Order: sequence, then structure tokens, then C-alpha cells
Amino acid sequence: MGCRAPVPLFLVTSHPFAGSQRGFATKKIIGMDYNFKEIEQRWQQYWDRNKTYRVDIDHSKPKYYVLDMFPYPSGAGLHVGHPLGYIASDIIARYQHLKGFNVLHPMGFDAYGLPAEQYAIQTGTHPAVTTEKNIQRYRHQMDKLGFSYDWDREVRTCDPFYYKWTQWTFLQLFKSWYNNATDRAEPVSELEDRFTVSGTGDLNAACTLPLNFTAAEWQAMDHAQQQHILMNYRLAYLDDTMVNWCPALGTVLANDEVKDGFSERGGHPVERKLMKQWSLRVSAYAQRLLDGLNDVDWPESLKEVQRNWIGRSEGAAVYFRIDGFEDRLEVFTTRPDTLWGATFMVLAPEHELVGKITTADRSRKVREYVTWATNRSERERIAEVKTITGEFTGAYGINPVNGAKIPIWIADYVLAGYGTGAIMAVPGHDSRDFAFARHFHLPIIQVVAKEGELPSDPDEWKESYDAKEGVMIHSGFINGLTVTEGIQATIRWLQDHGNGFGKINYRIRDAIFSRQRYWGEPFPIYYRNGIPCPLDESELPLELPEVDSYLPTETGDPPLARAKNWKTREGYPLETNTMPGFAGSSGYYLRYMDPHNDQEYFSKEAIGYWRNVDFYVGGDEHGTGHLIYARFWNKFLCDIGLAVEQEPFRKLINQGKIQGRSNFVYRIKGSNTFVSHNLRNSYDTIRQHVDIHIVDNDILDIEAFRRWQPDFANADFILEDGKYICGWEIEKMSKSKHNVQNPDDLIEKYGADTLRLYEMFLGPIEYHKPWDTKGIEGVFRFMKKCWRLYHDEQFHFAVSDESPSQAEWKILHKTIKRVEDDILRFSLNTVVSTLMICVNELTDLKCNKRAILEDLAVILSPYAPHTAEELWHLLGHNESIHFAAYPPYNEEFLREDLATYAVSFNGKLRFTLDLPVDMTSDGIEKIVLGLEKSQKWLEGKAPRKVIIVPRKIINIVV
RNA sequence: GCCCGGGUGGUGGAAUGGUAGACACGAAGGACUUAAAAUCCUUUGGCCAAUGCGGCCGUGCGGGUUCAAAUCCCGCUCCGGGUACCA
Repeated sequence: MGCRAPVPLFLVTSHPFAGSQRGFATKKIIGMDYNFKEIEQRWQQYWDRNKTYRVDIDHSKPKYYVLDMFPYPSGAGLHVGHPLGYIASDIIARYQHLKGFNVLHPMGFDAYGLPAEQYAIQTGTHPAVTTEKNIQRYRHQMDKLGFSYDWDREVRTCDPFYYKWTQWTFLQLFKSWYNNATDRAEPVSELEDRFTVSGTGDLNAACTLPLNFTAAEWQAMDHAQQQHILMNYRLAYLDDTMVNWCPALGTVLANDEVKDGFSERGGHPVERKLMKQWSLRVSAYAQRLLDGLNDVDWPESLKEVQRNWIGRSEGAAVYFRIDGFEDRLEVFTTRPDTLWGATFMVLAPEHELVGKITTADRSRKVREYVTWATNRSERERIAEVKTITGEFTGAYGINPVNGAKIPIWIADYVLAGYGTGAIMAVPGHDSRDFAFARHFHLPIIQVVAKEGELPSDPDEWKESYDAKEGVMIHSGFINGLTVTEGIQATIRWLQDHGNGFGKINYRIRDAIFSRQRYWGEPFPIYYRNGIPCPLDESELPLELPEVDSYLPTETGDPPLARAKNWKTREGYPLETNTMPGFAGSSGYYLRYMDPHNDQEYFSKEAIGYWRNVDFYVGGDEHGTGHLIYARFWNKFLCDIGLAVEQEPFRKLINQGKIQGRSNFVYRIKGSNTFVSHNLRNSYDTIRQHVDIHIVDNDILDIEAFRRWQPDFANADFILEDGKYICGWEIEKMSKSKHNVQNPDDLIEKYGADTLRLYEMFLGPIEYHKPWDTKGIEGVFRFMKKCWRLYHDEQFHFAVSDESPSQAEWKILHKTIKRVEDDILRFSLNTVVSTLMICVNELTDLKCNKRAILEDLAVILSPYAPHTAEELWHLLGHNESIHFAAYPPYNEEFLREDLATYAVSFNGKLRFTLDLPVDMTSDGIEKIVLGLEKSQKWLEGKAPRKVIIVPRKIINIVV
């Protein structure tokens, strides 16, 4: 903190950029008030021309990577809720830059997506055209907000230069398998060598179906057979899969794209259907995806969502022989201890053995049931959860622990996609099995008793006993053991006798990676004699072809089947499916590190420097989609030596949604008369949404209302206090509710800096919160007040080189510290308050000292970059404020002689007291107890205890 | 059902076991102005008291830990979100 010239020097500088003022000067005002429009425009141009936010690798500085989830550019443009996260990340990026980090802060577009394709189907407009137009609009709106993105690094998922690497990664997945023994992906070529030498031998691989063959058997297979086998192991594989088929969209959806049996986009019904589909073997990474959650700084709730989605459960696989057949039935159970209580078995209707084991007398009913169950849509299944249905197959399983013969049923409460699609039913200790047993009059056996309780008659039970606590009974060699001991003992026995083994099961399923759509990445795959083969990497990118229509063909093939010459040079047909939306977004954060590289995904140098994202901002709706796939993608790229960090997103926050605040009018039924809010209960009224733009502070602009819609031109009103008061409610922001706020209007009225400040001021970044336009006025006042600190009454720039007073230094450094503390814990709303307090206090002192105001401009710059930049240049700097340094906090300025103590008696605050900061506890105690005020609260009694927290509080216990 | 969040003035929110309601919005009153806008000043959790003294109550409800609890613990309640025949 250097000394300034002691001579008071009052600087009056004419506005250096005042040339283009347009009608802002009034007769009185000579200089200019806070002219945000001109300021913002000027600096946005300057930053763009000078590439102020361009960033390159700089080994002399530590890196910091700040990322927003890139948007899908929809036709509707941005509303006030979208920029919330972008503003937050921009503040962090700017702050970290001031702190000396080399900050990577890119932006791009998730440009493949359904809406552009739907629009293409309706209008014939190429999705690329629609997408380009929407991107332009997004870009324009974002530019007006003053973000510090390095736009030279922009990526678009639909750009062949970008999706070349999406296709490339797919090829690597295709050429890899997952070795559970080494816990990583390895080349399929090595797997082939292994098969040639030792067959499946001691192979421990992630696969679709466990297979066993010898080297000789492998060598005896022809090429097609071998390729078929390899497909069982590839990380990107083609398989017959039960998929979520959406007839309305003509495509398959991933599990996370389906909600309650309807498509998430569009809300169309979804059916289950068996189709040949590309899938990614995400399940191979289940444990690593789970473990990795311990190493990231994410909201606990989001981690929990992912843990549930991965759904690890520990238990055992148990083999049941089927009476009269060679086959054995494998079931998964988390409760092997209850094996003695299994009284029947249930298979999913789709289970492969159903046809084989069903007896002749049962076959008609079973077939009917299977047909009925498989044709039921997902939606019906969910709607009828409580209906119990099933059929007996006529076959019996043999319980390995006691040889008991138990009936095998089929029922749709057993899901084909989970575990092995078959269960042992223990009605005594599983509520679903219990309900099923009661419904079909199957026996129930108790095998667990609560600690200290005697067994009871299960026929009397109202519900099963599911808890994992108690002692085993009626259970052979595990009698008397606790549940936990029983589980261990049973697993040991199963393993020793070849009847099963301890097993960990995961709920997470492989990701279906095919879409029957046009607007997506083509697969770099062709078919030779029906066998899928990878394109050579030199052929990439395989560009999306032109088609004459965006609909499926008459034969039901995807739109790409319409493309002319959709085949390789040799004439082999190319794959006609395209990749799903999450393909392009799974690795975009890596490409930003080196977006112009035409030789590789990203260079070793780039990944070695930027490593991973330090701070990621986006919505929590991506918990089971993008954030799982991206983590999978990154881990795979780690395995093959490209990525260098196991977790791509170190710290993540979910920005809350901004809700709309709707206004209502109350129309008397059957009339054109509207009743003010508080009088509405005296009439029979209908509530109607009213455009929030014609309501100010819940008071309706009656004339504007009459003009709003022709219907209301002759409306009558019943007023209160001469005003029409509207009702209000917090709802989703939507056009139909007439409550949409768009950022362009607000920027026009208040400027981007004010909007940025206000969005942060609304509340904690992760909260969902209502948008209330009224509050923005307060922030706008703050900006004007701040501007005035640097200007005299005629709005001439005027700062003094005089040395600041102790009080002024103190205000500044208190602010420096608080702002910094708050930014570091991402409490961005309280920073705004702190800045307001600072400006209020400096205004009270009429402070215009350069030494204070320069630092203030820097502190302000992450939040209000345009205004700060203007002030910075007015202060005489020629370089952007972006290259300034965050002022170091100096504790000296906060040093005080006196501290204010809160004095309480029995915990109740009674008065405050200023005392020297260095006074000892003994001294304080003496003074406080000697005060006349204290006598009143001591009531003549002697204090039992006196607690003194230095410089804070004194508590006297009486 | 299960799993997460969360209940603080008229409103958004602040308070990292230590003066509850910072900072704003809104409201009421006032100054300036022919007027409006802009700006500035005062009051603003409730109740009692009334001279600006002062007191009592108060962070969804009931207990507890502590010198001290919005904050930690136990039980309940209400609201929001996620998820669900997952064996």
C-alpha cells in the first residue's frame, strides 16, 4: 500500500468517451449520469476486438477451469432463469483471474436435438439451418450479458470438426473390453489373442452373457461366429435389447429420457420393444462410478441421486435346480439367510426358460399371460402396481439348502432387467412376496425372529417382517445366528457346495446408444455380410448425409436410410442409426482444452495442463444422464491413456430454477366485471392470469388492461381504495401464464451489470426462487450510487489523490475480506450486500479518494464488469481491468482500540459495552461487575460464573 | 413407502454455537419540485409502555445438550424435490 501525494489534488477530467452521447444531457446536467447503455456497448466491443478473454496455456500460472453446462439452443431464446448459472460461473472465473489464475472459461452449444428435427419434419427446414439461427440468437443474448468466455474455443456438437472425436471415441469403445481383473478397459485385439491361447480360461470380463469355451473351440469358429462372441465383450456393442420405443417420435429413448412411461421431451407414450441397438457398457464402470463420488465436491443430494441410480446391493447368486431339467435357475438375493423360508420362485414373463419349463397343462395360460404382460406399456405397469397377477408354470425348483421342491411362477412384479430376472420368493420376509403369497394362497414360513420374541403363526400376520434384524429360526445350520451372521454363513456354504456365490449387483443398466433419427452423429460403422465393422479412423469424420425427408422410410428404417450412397467406398452399407443427445455432451469439456486440434482429440500438453474442470455449474436434472455418461466417458478415456483425471468435474453446484411470479384478476362469472383481490370472496369469480407487464406492484394498470385484449376493452372494475389489486402466485415461468421475464427487456431498461447483480442478489445460487422484478430497482440504485462515488454533482469524473482516512481504509479492507470469503464459499448473494454496504458507507463519508476507489472498481469488476471497466479507464488505466490484481487484504486497517461486547445475564442480552481490545478477562470481569447497570441484573446475588469471549460477548451466570 | 432438501418480518433473504431479522423490496410519513421522474431523510417483527427510557415475547411444534441454540441432538408436523414392484 504505497503513499499517495500528500497535496490534495482535485481532478476534473472530461469524459474521455463522451463523443457519442445521444440526448442524455439535460439542461442542468453537464456531465453524464450512469449511462449504462453506452458503457456496456463500448466495452463489449472493446473486449471482442482486443480478445481480452482469450486464454492459452501458461505454465507460469496455476490453472482454473470454470465451466457451464452448455445449452441446447432452443427456438425460444433465453429467459431470465437461464443466465443465472452463467452469471455465477462468470463471477468465479473473473475473480479467479484477478487472483492470478490462468482461467479457462469456454462456452459452446449442445446442438443436436429433437426440436430442430421435429421442426424439420413439419416445415422441411434443414435442422442445421434452424440450429444455426438459434445459436446466433443465443450468442447475441449472451454477448449482451458481458460474459468473459473465450469464444475462440467454442464447440458445437453438430460440427463435423467436433463430432469427429465423438465418433473416434465410439470406435475406441467398440475396440475395447473391460477386464474386471485389472479393473480397466483393454484392447479387444488382446482379448482375441487370449481366446486363441486359452479360451475363456480365467477370464473375468464385463459381458452381456457369461460364456465358456476353450482355445480349440475358439479356433474352430468362423469369422462371423468369432465376431458374434466378441460383441459380448465390447464396451460399445450391438445387441437385441428391450428398449423404450416411442412410436410418436419414431425412436428409442434412454431410461433417463423416459418419465412415468412418457417421453421426457414431448410427453408421448413409450412402449417396450425388442430391437437391435448399440449400447455402451456403462455397467462395467458401476463400482468406479460409485467410488469416484467420494472424491468430488458435489452437493450431497446429487451424489445420492447417482448412488441410487447405480444401485449397488450386496447379496448372493443362488442356483436352483429345476426338477426334471438339466438347466439351473440363477437368482440374486440380498437375503441368502432366508433361503429356508423360500416357498416358491418367480420368473419375469420375459425370462428365457419360461417356454422350456412350462408344463403342457399350464402352457396355454402361461402363454396368454406372457403375451399380456409384454404388451403392456411401461405406463400401465406403473399405474397398476398394486394389482397382483401371475401364473404357475407347472415346474418346480429344488432349494439347494434343504432339497425342498417349490413351485415356479411367472409374474410381472419380477423385472427382466434387474438381477437375473428370477427370484426366490420368501413371503415371510419380503412384502411383495408376502402379498403375492396371500393372493395365490402360497405357504409362508417364518425364518427370522425379532430379538427376544418367539416365533408366531405367519397365517396371522398382516405384513411380512422385512427388517434386517433378528435371529434365524427353522433354518438348518444357521439357526440361532443373527441375520448378518446367517448371510455370511450361507454364502460360505453356497460357495463350498457349488450352489452359488457372494455377489454384488448393480441397478445401473447399459446405456442404449442408438437413435432412429436424422439429427445426430452417424456411427462410424458399416456392415460386411451383416457383420458390423469399424470404419478406419482415417475416414473420420463420417459426415451426416443429406436426405429428402426427415421421417423414417416406408420400411421403418431410420431417416439415414434415405441418403443416397450411404455406403463405404467398397460398397458396404453404413449404419443408419445416429447417436443420442448425450453422445456429444459426454466429452465436450475435454475438447475445449484444445478445440482446434485436427490431429487428436486434445494434445497431451493441453490435458496435462488443464486436467479437469475445477468448477462446474448446471441444473440438477442431469444427475442420472449427462453427469453419469460424462464420468463414464472420462474414465474410459483415462483407461486408454487420454484423460489424466479420474473425475472430470471436481466441484459442482446446481443452480436453482427461477420461478415466475404470476398475477391474477378476478372476473365475476358471466360478466365483464373484475373484482379487486381482497373483495373477491364476496362474489362468485373466476381467476385469470394477467400479463405481469401491465401490473406494477400488484396494482393493475386498468387502461393497459383494457387495451391488452379486445375482450377487456369494456371491462368494469370493482376497486378497493381506488385501486385494482391483483392476486399473485409463484409458478413456473411460461408464456401461457403471462409471467415470462426476458433478459433483453431488462438489459434495455437497467443494463447488464444491474441484471447480473440482481440475479445474484435474489438468493443463494442453488435455491429455487421466484423472480420479482420489483427488487431490481434497489440494485439499479446501488449502481447509480456507486457511479456517483467517482463523480461530482455535475457528473464529472472527480477523484482525489488525497490519502484516505483510517475510516475509509477500514471500509475498503472490511469489504475486500468479506467479498473474498463469500466468493470462496460461493455465497454470491451476500457479496452484493457487502458491496452495497461499502458504497453506502463511502457515500456517507463522501469518499472520493483514488486509493480507495481504484480497489473498489477491481472488487466490483467480477459482478459489474462493464461499469468497473469504464471506471478503471476513467481512473487513467489503459489496460483492461481484467488484468488488474485483486487487492490484498491488510488486517492492519481493521485494527481497533475498542471492541464492542454484548453483555448478557443468564444468556439474555442486556446491554453492550465498548472496552479496549487488549483488556484481560480479569479486567473485563471487574469492570462489568462494577457497573451500575449490572447491579440491576445481578439482583444482589453473586455471579456464579462469568464467560468472556474476547472481543465478542460477556455472559454472566447468576 | 423410501431417500434428500427446507420451514426466520408483508416479500426475497442475512446470521459458519456468541447482539436474530444484515442487505434489499414493499409500505407509511417527510424534504426538494409548478408537476413528474430522479434523489435524500425518518419509521417499519409482535405486544406492553410511552419522553427516542425501558420491558416481555419471538426463527414450524415438543423435548434435550450448552454459560449461550435459527444453528447441535431426539421426537413430531407441514411444504418442496427425487425415486419406486430393484429381490
